[in-house]
Formats: sequence, C-alpha cells, structure tokens
Amino acid sequence: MDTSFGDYVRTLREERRESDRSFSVRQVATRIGVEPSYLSKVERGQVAPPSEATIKRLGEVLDTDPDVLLALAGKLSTDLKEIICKRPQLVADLIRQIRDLPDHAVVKLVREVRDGNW
Amino acid sequence: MDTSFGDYVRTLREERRESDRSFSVRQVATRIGVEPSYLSKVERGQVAPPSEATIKRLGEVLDTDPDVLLALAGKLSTDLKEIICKRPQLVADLIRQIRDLPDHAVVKLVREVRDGNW
DNA sequence: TAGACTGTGTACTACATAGTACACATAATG
DNA sequence: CATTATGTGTACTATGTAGTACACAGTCTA
Repeated sequence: MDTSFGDYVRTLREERRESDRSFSVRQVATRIGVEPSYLSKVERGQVAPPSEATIKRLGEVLDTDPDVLLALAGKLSTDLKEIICKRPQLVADLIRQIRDLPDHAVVKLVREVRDGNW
Repeated sequence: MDTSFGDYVRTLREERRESDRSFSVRQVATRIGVEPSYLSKVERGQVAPPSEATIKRLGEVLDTDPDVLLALAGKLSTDLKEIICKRPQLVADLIRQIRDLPDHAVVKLVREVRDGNW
C-alpha cells in the first residue's frame, strides 16, 4: 500500500486547504516557485517527482518532514548523502546491518547513540 | 587531500598493471563494456564519473569496494538508498547521529548491532 | 453576471547524463 | 621492420530531468 509521492502531497495539501483556502494548487505552486500546471501534474503522478530543492520547499510550505517527502520520491537528501560518502564502508555497513532490524530496535539505537558515551 | 574518482581508478588500475599487462585502459574498458577513450577521460577527470552500473563493473574488475568507488563519485548504491527510503525518518536520524562520531565508535556500533540482541 | 480564481491539457525546452565512433600518433613486440 | 596494441583528441548523440508557457473550461464571489 505504498503511497505515491503525488497522492501524499495532494492529500496533505487538501487537508491544509480545509482550514486555509490559500492552499490551492495555484497558490502553493507559486509559493514554491513552480508553474501551477506542473504541480498539478506532479500531484496526479503524471510526471516524475520534482527536484530535491523543489521537494524541500514543498516540505516547508506543507510543513512536513522533507526526508519523508524525498523518500517517497525515491531520493535522498544531499546532506545525508555527504555524510555517507565521507565514510562509505563504515556507514554502508551500518545501514546494511540495520536493514532487518525492527523499528523499535533502530529507535533504541538512535537514542543510545544520542545520549550514550560512544 | 580528497582523492578524485579518476585518480583513484587510474592508480588502482596501474598497480594491477604492474603484475598483469592486461590491465590497460583499453582492455579494462572493454571488460567493463565502455569505449577506451571514455575510460581514459574518466581516469583523467575530463568527464564526470560513470553511472552506478558502470562503476560497479569497474569495482569488480579492479577488485575493489564498490561503495568506496561510488562514494568518490558522490553517489550512493541503489540498494542502500532503498533501505533508507523505506524508513526515512528513522534512518535519517541515525545517520545524522553518527555524523560526528569517530570511526572507532561507528565500528563498535556496527559490531554490537551485528552480534548484539537488538 | 462580470471578473477573478481554480485545476488541468497541450506543446515545448534547456540542461545534464552517460556515453559512442573514429581517427591519430606513439610504443611495444614478434 | 611490420604489425599490433596503447592512450587520447575531436565530434557527435540518445535519453532523462525538471521544468515553462499558455490556453481553456468550470467555479466562486461581489
């Protein structure tokens, strides 16, 4: 039941629209700096998801996690990519390790690293 | 002193060449399925690094870690990208957490996850 | 009911990516 | 010394990415 990028954005925008009429395709498009017809096509999956920069602006305007939005677009934030590319073997290892861990284990791991003495 | 992708590949290939004359630009290019002139340009940094697929074949032929090669090209293996995109918030968090950890801490972390009970 | 605003269709485009094709001079080899 | 192999220069190209520009019909509003 993988939500597509377009559906996700449309739903998010329409939810916002219920309480704020300025969240129309046209106005959101203008705010993030693209043509309304383009955003319309993106939302309906008629074209591929936008660039990383555009997705991030969309994340700001719709007040949602850009990493999630990027992930739905099959992309990865440049800053994360850089962190990985600085120590590829180490981080690649780690990511492959956690692939099969359940969510709660990863959460625990993140927490321990944050306030543990590593 | 960041080694460039081209320099790294050229050095690797020339090292191999010392003990195996078949590691010429031409023959390696043929083995990985690209034009010799293209590989030549790649090695001299005259063009951007090749695609992920080509880099991986190069990694096989030169018997070197593809993740490192990809990283030097500023790219990230598709399989890693997929792992991240499946749980973007969780994994993004983790990666940002480990950004400032020293290598040995990350190594320890990987080891603990591997044989710990997570 | 006129004007503004809405979503969307069609057509087009600039730039990047990831190479190919071939020619050429030089170096190595049998 | 003829041929084979080698590295590289020049020119070209197919496909993908990330959109723009504008028109149009329907809807809402003052």
